[in-house]
Amino acid sequence: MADTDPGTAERLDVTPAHRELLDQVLDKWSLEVLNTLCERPSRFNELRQAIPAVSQKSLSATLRRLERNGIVERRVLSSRPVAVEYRITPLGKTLRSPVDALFDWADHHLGAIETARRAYDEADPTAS
Amino acid sequence: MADTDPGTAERLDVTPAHRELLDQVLDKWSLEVLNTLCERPSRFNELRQAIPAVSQKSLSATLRRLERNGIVERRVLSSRPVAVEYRITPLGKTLRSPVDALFDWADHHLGAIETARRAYDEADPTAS
DNA sequence: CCGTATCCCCAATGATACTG
DNA sequence: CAGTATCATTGGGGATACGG
Repeated sequence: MADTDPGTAERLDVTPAHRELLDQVLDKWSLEVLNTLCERPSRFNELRQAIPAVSQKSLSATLRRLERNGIVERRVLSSRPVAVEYRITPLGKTLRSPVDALFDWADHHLGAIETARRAYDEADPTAS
Repeated sequence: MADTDPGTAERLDVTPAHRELLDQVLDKWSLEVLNTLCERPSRFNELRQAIPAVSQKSLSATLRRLERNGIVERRVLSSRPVAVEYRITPLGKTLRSPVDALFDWADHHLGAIETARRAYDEADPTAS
């Protein structure tokens, strides 16, 4: 009950493990990679095309990080030349639900947030 | 229905606005500040004590950012000397639900993730 | 085709000192 | 008490070039 009571809230336990996990899973490119791989398994260059703004280096680092955390699986197809396929794992799929909740929150409140920003910015334009 | 079907998933629309919002709201210190202010309104130095690892500068920047986004409210109490109180806004309280979902996910899957990490690290120790 | 290695830059952060 | 200003550091990220 308390977790839906707007008047009081229990303190979350934000451990270093939590922080690290969120940093690795919610960082700039991870969300986009997850998003793409949730649709279908993809090769490295397919991911680059699906996420044009990412550099080779960052994509590589993101994939290795997600692989290490068991969120995506890297599968080498012995063909000519080498083909590598990335796919989301069952563990990775469980991430969708909380991430969707976060995006639903953002979608629902973006208007209010932009209103707050304008009010703040106009209250003290000299702050720039 | 599709959003709970592990076999398929719709693509999230990760806009720049989404990215910016998540960056501002889920960053390193924001979560801890929100967490503390969800318990009770606090003064600046109370927050510093509640979050010992944060620097003055980062706390100040975090608070201004959250204030600008309408997540926390800054209230100056005209006493001697000046006292300033920060409190969570109704909008800020709505953040708890999706953040809690994220932490629930982390708590539930941390074991599996650490197992995956060990497997990955032991598979190729030469990578160091 | 699938990356890693290297160089470089800047934005974020902490430490410190100072002000209303 | 509640910050801002300044300085120094660093590591994340892009661009580029090269290796398996």
